[in-house]
Amino acid sequence: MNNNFERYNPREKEPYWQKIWQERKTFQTANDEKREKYYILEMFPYPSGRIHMGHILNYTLGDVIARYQRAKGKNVLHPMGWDAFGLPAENAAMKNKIHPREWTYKNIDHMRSQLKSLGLTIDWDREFATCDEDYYHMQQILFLDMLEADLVYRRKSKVNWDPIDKTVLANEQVIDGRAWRSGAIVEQKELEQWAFRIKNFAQDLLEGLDKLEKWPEKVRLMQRNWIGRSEGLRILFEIVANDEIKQKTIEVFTTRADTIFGASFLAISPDHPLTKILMQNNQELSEFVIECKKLGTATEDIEKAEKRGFHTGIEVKHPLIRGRNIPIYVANFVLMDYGTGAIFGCPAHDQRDLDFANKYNLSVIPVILPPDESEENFKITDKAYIGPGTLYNSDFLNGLTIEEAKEKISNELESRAIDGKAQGTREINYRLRDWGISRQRYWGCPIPVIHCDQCGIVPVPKEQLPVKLPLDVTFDKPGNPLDHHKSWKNVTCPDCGFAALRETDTMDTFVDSSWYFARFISPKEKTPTNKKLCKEWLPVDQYIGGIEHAILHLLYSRFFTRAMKITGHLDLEEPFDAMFNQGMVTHETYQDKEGNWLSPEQVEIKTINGKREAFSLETGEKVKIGAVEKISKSKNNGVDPDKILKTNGADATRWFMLSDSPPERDVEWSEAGIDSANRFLQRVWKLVWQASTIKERPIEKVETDSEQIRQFRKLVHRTAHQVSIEIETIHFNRAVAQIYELINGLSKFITIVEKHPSASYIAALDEFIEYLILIIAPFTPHLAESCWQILGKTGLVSEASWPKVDQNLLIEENIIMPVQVNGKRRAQISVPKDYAKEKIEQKVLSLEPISRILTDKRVKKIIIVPNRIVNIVV
RNA sequence: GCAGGCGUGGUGGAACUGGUAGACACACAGGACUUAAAAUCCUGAGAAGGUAACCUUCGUGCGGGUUCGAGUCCCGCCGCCUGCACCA
Repeated sequence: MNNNFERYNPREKEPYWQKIWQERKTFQTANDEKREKYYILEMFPYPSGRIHMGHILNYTLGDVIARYQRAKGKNVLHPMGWDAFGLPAENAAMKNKIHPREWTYKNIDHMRSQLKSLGLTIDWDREFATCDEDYYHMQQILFLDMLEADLVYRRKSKVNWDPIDKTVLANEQVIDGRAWRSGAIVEQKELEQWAFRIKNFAQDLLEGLDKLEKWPEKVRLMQRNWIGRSEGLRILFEIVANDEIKQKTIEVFTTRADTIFGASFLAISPDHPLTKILMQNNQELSEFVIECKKLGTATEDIEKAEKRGFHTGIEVKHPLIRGRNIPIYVANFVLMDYGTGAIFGCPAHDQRDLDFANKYNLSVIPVILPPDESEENFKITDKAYIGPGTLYNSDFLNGLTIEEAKEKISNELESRAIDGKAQGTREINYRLRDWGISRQRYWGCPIPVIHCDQCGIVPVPKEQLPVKLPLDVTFDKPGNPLDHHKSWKNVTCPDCGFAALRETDTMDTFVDSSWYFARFISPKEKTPTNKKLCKEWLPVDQYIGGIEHAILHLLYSRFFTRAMKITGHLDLEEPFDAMFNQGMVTHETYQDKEGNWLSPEQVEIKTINGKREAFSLETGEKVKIGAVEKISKSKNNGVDPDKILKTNGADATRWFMLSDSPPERDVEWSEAGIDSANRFLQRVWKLVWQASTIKERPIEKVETDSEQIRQFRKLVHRTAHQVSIEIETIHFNRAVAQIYELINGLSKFITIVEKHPSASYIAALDEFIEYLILIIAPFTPHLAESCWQILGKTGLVSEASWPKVDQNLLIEENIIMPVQVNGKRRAQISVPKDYAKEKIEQKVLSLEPISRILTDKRVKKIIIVPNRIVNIVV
């Protein structure tokens, strides 16, 4: 140890330790181990080209947990891979004339080296990309097994169609109803497509949520709502005889059968079979339906659009009121995918129905009377009543509650029949739809089937797998390159040997990410999974990723787990035991006079008269400081991770990401914040260096204040204890605050020791500093290794155990209790723990400020919450 | 449109199951060290009022309520964010 202090230099130390970890294979995970397993997984990245701040946050969060669990003695699995199929690679191919494959693997190489510079505890031997032939080969096996188990089927479903480019568009490629490239008004087109039967699992997926106790409540709620179980009644309405149509009845699903007497219209989907029949002889209706389809397929757009209907002129008979006929409308807000694609509208008790009725002058008949209202006074004008109440205007249902009325009307309609068919059938419906996986694109996993005129759909025999993506494709014409590739597409049928066509659709990339967690267990296995090893390693103990995946990705993975159980690839209930959703990384925005967004790098922040102001580095002009927003290209408020890592190093970047903001909330990246992280590193480094030099000084023989040492030891142990809790509950910002308090305390202690370097002080200091380093190691691992080294400890801190906590040191002997008068704090007293109530009472009443306040007041009651608070009520 | 979430000083946030609101950090101000600056260290601080040690009042988006006591629970609003099935 030299005697000249040198600042900590992450640029030199970080690559040094990363190399040592790599050489010693510190983070490689063995499959056969006696120790308890811990599988931590962060959502794998899409290889867009470079990592962004969100990735740094995501992987840092996981790495802290991985390092902590490792220190706790667990056998930790922490793998990394690439969600490598998808649209951006094809966009890049069109724009830059680079093959999607080349683009993707180049991006992966770059991003891998970026991630490595973060010092993560990844077992890189297990890495794979979903576009690796080996991975999609295994996925094709899964697909064929699912096909055999009848978990996959063909169905017609709608796509966004660009009539100019003659190509299918993703929702994000549709902007305000127009195609992003050609500008054409998008149409809906029906195609024969593959779908997974996720709906079969609706009930199981719903019930399974109850057991996922370590998932955020809000995610479970979102999934519950997404699955959308509803109990209702399927009602058969009799169509008033009409020459145009042959069918006699129409089916409607409702959850509000109790409001049947308030029904004033029926609305059917533009995709309803009846609509299609009526369109044949009705030009106007055809135009209306075409108009509806111009909204594209996104549910959001359809529901945001103005509610419109088309009066068909067809009527149905009210099932209970003789002589009352109800008109049928075709309405743009009725979805064919849900229920029967037809609803009855009761305007008085549904806002959307009311808006519709008011627009088309349909009658509004209230049938539910709110508690405290009278029949004469209760009116519905433009606000529907959806609360509780009793039935009226409803014949034999009058006076009943909503629940009773549902029951009675269901019984009634069940007992009636039209043409021998029950008029009412109780039914459970789910909002969840089957998962359409067909994509008319090149860069995805090929669906391994062949279409034969003779034999129909023929699975590609497993020994012929993988169906490889052909490399010789071009992107100069619109549409799916696979569809244009003649030699790839034209094959012989494996069954009959005659000419046949290969399926040219590829799979949704959500399929790839639905089972990668299981592949990490044995990434080189010749079957998709190794069931025995999966049994040992799964479920994932902690999964971490963005909240934007709260519904789809997580639900699909849960579905896959079930599908893989049926097909014999997994024996598992749920894939992810605990889930954590981190927030986004945000940054301030800057805008110049012309309204151009300036990047943080083009701006200098100064403080003028105590106010923060921003100036353009280029022109020197004042720049407006805007809101803190999610880092995005459009607002130009991104910061370059490469630059940040280069100037500050991994540890400071990690530390800043974890400071301040609770990880489930958004993290605001700021230049001031990263400076403070750097300062923290230097403070720790200096503290450790000081401690190591004190050891070399001659020992002074002085009395040591052992009580003082005990107080500091309590701080050290309390911090170790608290930080454990904070890491286990993913409250890293709280852990950071605790660590700051620890180094503030140790700074004080070291000045004491410097004054009087006695043997017992020095021993205590050495003990405390060792704790400090072990505590910070999961957060700033490189710095911790360097500190470990100058202290002359053996081995790596990455391999050391988490510090032992002496429980006796956690007990507080004295408690400071606030004393309130009428709920307002007026004083405080220090009492021993579990001090008798009577004694506290005595003490409190004689307390100076209290007795003064209590003169001329009468004490009504004294509330004493043991070890907490005293409240005097006057 | 539907569903879910969030809102606390100048700023990020802390406050376990209702019990001292503002821990910790940033920014700021003052001081020490320095020829000077940077770095570092020390001190101060929610707001308003009382010259003041000290004290009083107000204060967790807004308006009500429950309670001895509410940032926390309940009801009604406002604002912002996320997802919506072909972006990943």
